[in-house]
Parts: sequence; structure tokens; C-alpha cells
Amino acid sequence: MISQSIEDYLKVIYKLQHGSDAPNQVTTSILAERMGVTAASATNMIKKLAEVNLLEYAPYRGVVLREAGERIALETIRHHRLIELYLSEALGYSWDAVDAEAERLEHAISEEFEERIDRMLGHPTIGAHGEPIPDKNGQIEEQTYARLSDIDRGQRAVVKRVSDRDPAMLRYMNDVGLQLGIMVKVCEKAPFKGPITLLVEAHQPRTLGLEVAHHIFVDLVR
Amino acid sequence: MISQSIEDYLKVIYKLQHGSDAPNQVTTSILAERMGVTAASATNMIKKLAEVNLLEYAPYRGVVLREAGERIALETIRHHRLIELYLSEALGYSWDAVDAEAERLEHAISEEFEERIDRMLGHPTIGAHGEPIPDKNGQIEEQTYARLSDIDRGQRAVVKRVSDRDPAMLRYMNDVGLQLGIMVKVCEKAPFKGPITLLVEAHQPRTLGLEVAHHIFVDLVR
DNA sequence: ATATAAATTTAGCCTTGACTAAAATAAAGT
DNA sequence: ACTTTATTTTAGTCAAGGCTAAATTTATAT
Repeated sequence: MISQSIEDYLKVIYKLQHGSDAPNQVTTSILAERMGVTAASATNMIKKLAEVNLLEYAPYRGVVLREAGERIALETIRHHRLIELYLSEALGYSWDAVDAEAERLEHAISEEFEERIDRMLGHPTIGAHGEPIPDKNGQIEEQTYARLSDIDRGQRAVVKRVSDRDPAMLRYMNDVGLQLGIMVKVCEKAPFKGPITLLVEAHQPRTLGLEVAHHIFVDLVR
Repeated sequence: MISQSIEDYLKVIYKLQHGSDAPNQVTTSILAERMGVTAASATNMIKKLAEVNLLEYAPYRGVVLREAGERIALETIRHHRLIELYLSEALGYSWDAVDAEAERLEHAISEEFEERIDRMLGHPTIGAHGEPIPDKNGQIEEQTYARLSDIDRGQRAVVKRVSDRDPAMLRYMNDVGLQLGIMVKVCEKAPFKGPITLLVEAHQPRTLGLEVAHHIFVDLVR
């Protein structure tokens, strides 16, 4: 049986395989860190998942999802992102609160629930933080955006996606006036990996640290 | 920590203590049967719950909830019934599908979720099947309705509540045209515990077995 | 090339919440 | 009152999924 725990492991492995920050090997320790468990626990689970062919496991070398594992991962991610969007659109949740709630709900909803909120939201393909939402068949449109931290001074860009890893950071981005689809302009870039000063549509200019700018994904304008 | 399992046990014990069908002792075997576990498993859990003062336990004699246990039970029931109503009102779920979905969701939602759907529903006090919804402080208005099976021939009554125990039965009731607040009239009552023939507002007369009529609760009219 | 450090796995243990089989207690019938 | 039956509890297992400590393997630095 596919437990909640298994769903979470597969989901995290998928994100590590396809994520923008770590396009490399999914090792035991990285997985353990993201799951909030010890490396020993992760090894145990990995062995179990390999046993039932949800992933390929080369001891000391890391894991790669197999077909069946990826399917479950994508279903879980679909649930998560649909729920996040629903919480945000239908229940008025704020940007930074949807992730924690969806984290638990994603394992509890039925197919019927999934279908109903999907229909209600108009079969969305982009989630609350700009992530692609896999469709019912597990098709997902991987995106490649620039990071705001890499944009040159004077350039303008549209915010397409933000990292949802840290709720405090999301709250801060919200304070600054950022939202999906909004236009921003880089006014200033301090040297030596210094902060960038940003002009957000209809807001005062604000100065952001690179750490934050690194987690904001944009499309250049013109 | 209060596990999902503990919440379920406490909820079921509460319902057994206050339910209309069994206004008596909550014994190990009855509890086990409702929980879908063996009597031995129920004994184990009972001992654990007694240990942490969630209930009073007299071996071989049954259990009674203590204050703290009742509080948790009522919180869980509140979650369950608010979710059921939300599924029905906001997502278009049918009468018979809400219980199963709520059964899992009730353990997964946060206080924020509870508050948001409560507000969205206008702080309801009656659930999707007519059950009272405990308020945030655990206050609940116990109801006493007549059973449709006990109503005399010729009498009219308003459907106030239906049992949600059997989805198939709910589906059947729905087919017959029953819903909360609808007026019905007992046309015929066959002798020797025979079926009753019912006229439901704007429907053809239908003949119902006593088993079903026993699970329909009404207020007499006039 | 080898010694040290870092990452990974193994071994063994714990808790939760089920289960079965056997023992103990309570209830019922003659 | 005593025997039979039904209910309940006890004792001992099991699977999941964590953990720590020790052993092993891989990577790194002289």
C-alpha cells in the first residue's frame, strides 16, 4: 500500500531530480535533509521503495525514480498544487499559508475531490506560486525562468514563479508587493554580490538581498 | 500526542454515549465493532486513553469520556460536520459521498481551515444530514426527534435528520426524494412491522421498509 | 598511495496500533 | 448453585517508520 510517507518521499525525490536548485544526483543525505529524517531512515525507505520498483537504487550512489514512482510523485504534486491554488482562490488563504495546509490535505483527498476543485478552478496549469500543475495523465510542462538575482541593472521582467520553501520569505515578498504576473525593474545592483534595488509596479523602490532575489523567477521583458 | 486514531476512538465513543440508537453503556465490543477492529485492539487503546485521563475505564464494564476526551471528540465532530456541509454546499457533493471524504479530511485540516469554511458557511449549527454542529467551545445542541417508523398513519412531518451510517441507504433516501426540511405524509402503514407508504412533497407515493424509516428523523406537523 | 574525513549503510531498538490465541471474568440457563 | 456461554483482558507478534551507534564505503588531501 502507498502510505502517506511513501508519497512524500517520492514527491521530494521528484522535486530534487527536476528542481532548479539541484539538477544533479539525489543522494541519501540530501533526501534525508529535505524529508527531515536521519540518513539511516532515508536509506531504509529507499531500500523499501527499490524493493517494489518505485525507484532505482545504487547503494552509495543515490536514487532515480522509475516510471511507477514518478507517476505517484506527479499525482501527489498535482494534489498539492491544486489544493494550494484552491485554498488561495476559493478560501482566501495567503501566499505563505497554503503550502503547510496542502502538505497534509494532499494525502487525504479523493479523486472526486481532486476533480471537483480542478473543474471549479477551470483546469488550471499554473499553481499559486507559479509552479506547473501536472495534468491527470502526469504530463507536466517544465519551465525555465531566469532568477531575479541574475537580471542586469535597468532591465524589466515579469514575475513568473517564486520558491515556496520558506513561508517567512513568501511573507516578505508579499510585503514588497510581489505577485505573479507583476512587472518589476532592477534599478540598482550593488557590487560584490550586494543587494539589488527593485521597482515593483505601483510601489516604492525596495532593496532586496540576493538570497531573496535568487528565489524569484522571472521572464525578461523585451 | 493526539493521533488520528485517538481522535477516531474518542469521536466514536462520544457518538455511542449520545447516539439515539444506543443510549447505554459503551462496551469494548460495541466500540470495537464501530471502529472496525478486534476487541483486543480496542482494549489496548482504551487502556492507553484511560492512562492519559481522556476517559474513565472500569475493566469489563466499559468506558465514559472525561472532560478532556469529550473536548477532543467534539472538536473532531465539529471538523467532520463542517467539512461535510462544505463539501455539499461549496463543492456539490451528494448526500452519500460527504461522510467518507470528511472522515479523512477531519484529521488533516488546520484551525485556519476550520475557521474559514465556518465563516464561509455562515457559522452553521446544522450539518448536511441534520446533525447539530458543536460550536468552537464544544457547545452542542442535542436534538430529540421522532423516527419516521414511529409516526402514525395519516400524520405529516418534516424531515429533520437522517442517519449517515450507510451511504447506500442515503442514496436510496435521495432517490425517494427525501431531503432536509421536506414535508412528508404517512399514507399507509402495513401491519406486523410492515412497510410504510410515504408521500413526499412533489413526488409519487413510495413504500419504504421499516429499516429505512427507522433512520429518518422528523418533527410532527400540527 | 595512503591517511583522514565525509557520506552511507547496517544492526539493533523504540513506538504505534493492529492481530491471534489463551486466560480470566461476567452473564445466563437449568 | 453451578455449569455453560459470551465478553473482555492478557500475552505475545507483526509491520511501519522513525532513531542511535557502529561499521563500511567513497572522497579528499597530503
